[in-house]
Amino acid sequence: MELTREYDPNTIEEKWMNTWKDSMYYFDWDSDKPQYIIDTPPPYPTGNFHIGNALNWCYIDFVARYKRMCGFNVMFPEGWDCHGLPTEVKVEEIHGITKSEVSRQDFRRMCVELTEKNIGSMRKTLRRLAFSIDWSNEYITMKPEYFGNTQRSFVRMYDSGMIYQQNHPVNWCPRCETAIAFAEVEYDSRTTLLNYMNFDCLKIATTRPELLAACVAVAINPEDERYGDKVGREVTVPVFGHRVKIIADREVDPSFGTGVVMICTFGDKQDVRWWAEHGLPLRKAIDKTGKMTVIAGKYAGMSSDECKKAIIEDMKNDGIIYRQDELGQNVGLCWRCKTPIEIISEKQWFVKILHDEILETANELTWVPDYMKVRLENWTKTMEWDWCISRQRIFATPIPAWYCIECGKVMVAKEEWLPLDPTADSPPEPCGCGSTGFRGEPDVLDTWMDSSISALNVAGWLKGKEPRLPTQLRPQGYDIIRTWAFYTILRSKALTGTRPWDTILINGMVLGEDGHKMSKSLNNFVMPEEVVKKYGSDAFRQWAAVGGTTGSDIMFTWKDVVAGSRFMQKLWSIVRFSMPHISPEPAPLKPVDRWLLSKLNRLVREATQKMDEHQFDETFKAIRGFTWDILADNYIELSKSRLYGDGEGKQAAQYTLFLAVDILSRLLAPFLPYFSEEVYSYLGDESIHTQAWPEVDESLINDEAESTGELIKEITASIRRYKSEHGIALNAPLGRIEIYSSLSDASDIAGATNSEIIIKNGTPGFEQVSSGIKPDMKVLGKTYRSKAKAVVEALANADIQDIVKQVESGSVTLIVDGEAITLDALCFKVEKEVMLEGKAVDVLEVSDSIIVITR
RNA sequence: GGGCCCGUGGUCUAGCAGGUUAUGACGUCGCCUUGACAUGGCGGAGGUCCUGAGUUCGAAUCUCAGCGGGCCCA
Repeated sequence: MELTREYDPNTIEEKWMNTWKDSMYYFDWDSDKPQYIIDTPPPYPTGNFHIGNALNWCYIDFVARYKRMCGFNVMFPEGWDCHGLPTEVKVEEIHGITKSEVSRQDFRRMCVELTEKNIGSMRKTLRRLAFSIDWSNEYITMKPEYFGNTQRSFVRMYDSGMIYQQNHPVNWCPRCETAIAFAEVEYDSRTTLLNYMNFDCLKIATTRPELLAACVAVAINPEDERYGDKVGREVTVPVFGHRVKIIADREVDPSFGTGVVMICTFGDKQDVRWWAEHGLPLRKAIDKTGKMTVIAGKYAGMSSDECKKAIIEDMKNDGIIYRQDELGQNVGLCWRCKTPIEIISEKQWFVKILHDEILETANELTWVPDYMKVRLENWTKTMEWDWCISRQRIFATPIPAWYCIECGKVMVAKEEWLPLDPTADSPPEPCGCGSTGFRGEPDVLDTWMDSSISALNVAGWLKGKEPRLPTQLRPQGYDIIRTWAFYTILRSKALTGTRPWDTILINGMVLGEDGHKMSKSLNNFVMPEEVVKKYGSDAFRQWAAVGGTTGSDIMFTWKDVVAGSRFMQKLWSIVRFSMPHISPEPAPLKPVDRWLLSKLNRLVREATQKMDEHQFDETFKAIRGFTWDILADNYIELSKSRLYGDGEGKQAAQYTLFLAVDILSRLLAPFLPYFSEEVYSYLGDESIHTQAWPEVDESLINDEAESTGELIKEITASIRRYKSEHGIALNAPLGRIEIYSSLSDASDIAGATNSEIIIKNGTPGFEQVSSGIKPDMKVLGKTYRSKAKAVVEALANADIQDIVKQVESGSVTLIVDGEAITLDALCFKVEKEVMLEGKAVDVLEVSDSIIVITR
């Protein structure tokens, strides 16, 4: 059959996309094969599957396809992490409403509709990129069957004491009017003023004078001699006049400001620590909307910013503030709206963090790359508060709890009542006090409560199956180590007592062509669909494979994609050439065939090892190097004369070529699913994606075969180079070529150079002259250490011919630092040169072989 | 503020349990249409391996310091 001259990715890719059956990739719950379950990160359904996701999914698909070929029962599920503020904001925008203008149920319905639409378009991209997803195990977190399990997990952890409700300081976004977790706080360097102010008997410095009303103590360092006598006494807070204690604490930095710190509830995390440690009272100056409370007196009702300006003005006028210095500080911001966060004390739901358990579990996992583990460890060690899981939003999993209208007690739902929405459903049982009047909990759960049970969900937890935990792989970006990885470990241990996965595979971020992280605002944004349209998905996948080491950031560049599509064209040309020539019938091999097969099996060995280590770039580069350099540029050129001819060795070349094409198509299958399928369709009747990964045939790996083949290759290349340098057409025959070498079969050299080859033993009638001598530092340095340098100097001053003679005798005596030293000849390398005697021939040298060419 | 990673020809990068011609790709220059491929083949030019100090006979590779860059904490 005749293949087209050019490889047309889009036609071929769409053909296979429409032919493949989803069932090829279904996980078999009853299989005897070893399981390989992947805990795919459920993406947020924005409607666009961005390039960062695509990189992540390429890694997953490389692994999934590879493992399937290796005989594993693989599950590559797809989930959708639906809940969250971005969708709420989008819905408000689309419908021109605010969420308070419609009922909770209506608002949720609008969010669900938008999400379903977005999921639909993202599914298309996933298919076009040829991800071998198991669609029979898809999950959508906003569906009752999923969020019911989120609620069950809540109930179970509540019952076991891992979840509790408490008044506790939380990070609060006054604009979004919701509590947020530390994972949602980002920081920005800003400049602010450090205000020095007079208290009645002390001077203090603070950046937050607007919190003066919330001042509950002042602190000094116990070592600070300036204030030694003040500890334990009281001081009057200016403007507001209340009396607060003076306490001592080692955490106070005497060199900062006046060495006296005002403790407020709450200015920052340190205030919370001191407040808890010293049992201080709570004075709440800022409310949920960021406005000053009644205790702020005349400033009540102002925003904290307005209050700050006003109070500074007043205190300056009254001489309370006597100095202001500029100060750089890091402000905590809401990740979503960039509003500076406040710390306020609110009744919220929390999940207990068991630091040691998380650290221990992190140690049970294989981290790829290993250094990523420290990110989780460092984060875990700095967690001071428990995880606040309640949010004041709507589109999220409802917290299944009510408050009794009579006695105020909280009632958490029983598992069998779930799923439910407490703002719409009432509990089927009365309160312990007998009352049946309840108020549903309006707060909802942090979205991470949904996604942190993804591993349990895909393993069949609460689905009437014995959960298959741990799963085998968690693939994800390093940006969500401290959220998704952290929470998943926590929840898996809390709910099942097991680690969620065996291995965690980390991918880097995608950078734009300008070297910065890809983002719409930087205008360096590229959508996967755009790349696929131009070069096909296999070319895109190659960029993902070779763009960088696993775990490192990877730059998107069009030239990498172009290089990918060129490689496929090269492969296509190889296949196009091979198809009429290949044969699965074995035959006695020629040296060049044995060389190729040795290299091929070495490639299989390396590829297998690198795939097991998740080093996709190294795997693919090895395959590409073999294909382009060894197979195309050398083997095919060398075997062509046999393939086109009809003589001895034809069958061997046909067989060798068959093995190469067959094995290459398998090795490429995880990376280039469409291309490899197309190629394999000429070799067999089944899909390449149901075939086995090639096994190494150790009997074919042979150093001698390789060095012989290498020599033939090098000799041929040198003759080609010779022709090129002399302006001789590559297929033009040369008059006569004599090769002085240990080679026994030079037929392929003859074929490839289109010239007669005569193999001779010994050396030609030319004189070989030793022209120089070099120290072999590897030997010399190791043996003579500090004297090595002096030996090299002595060698430089010695008579070359004399040393050469000595080397031949086995040892060399040199005068080093006035002392005669005898060294082993192995410390030196003699350089030789072939001398011509004015003959009308050209001489080439390839390692130990000499080629004499008569034009 | 905390943390992680990285500085190698014009660009991107391999090498980094130390050993003297530093890998490959893209670009660039020259030559070549040979029966798979000009989206190709062959050949060349191009590098203070960020800086400084240290360890060592020997450092791109190890140690320390500094400078610079990137990213995460969405």
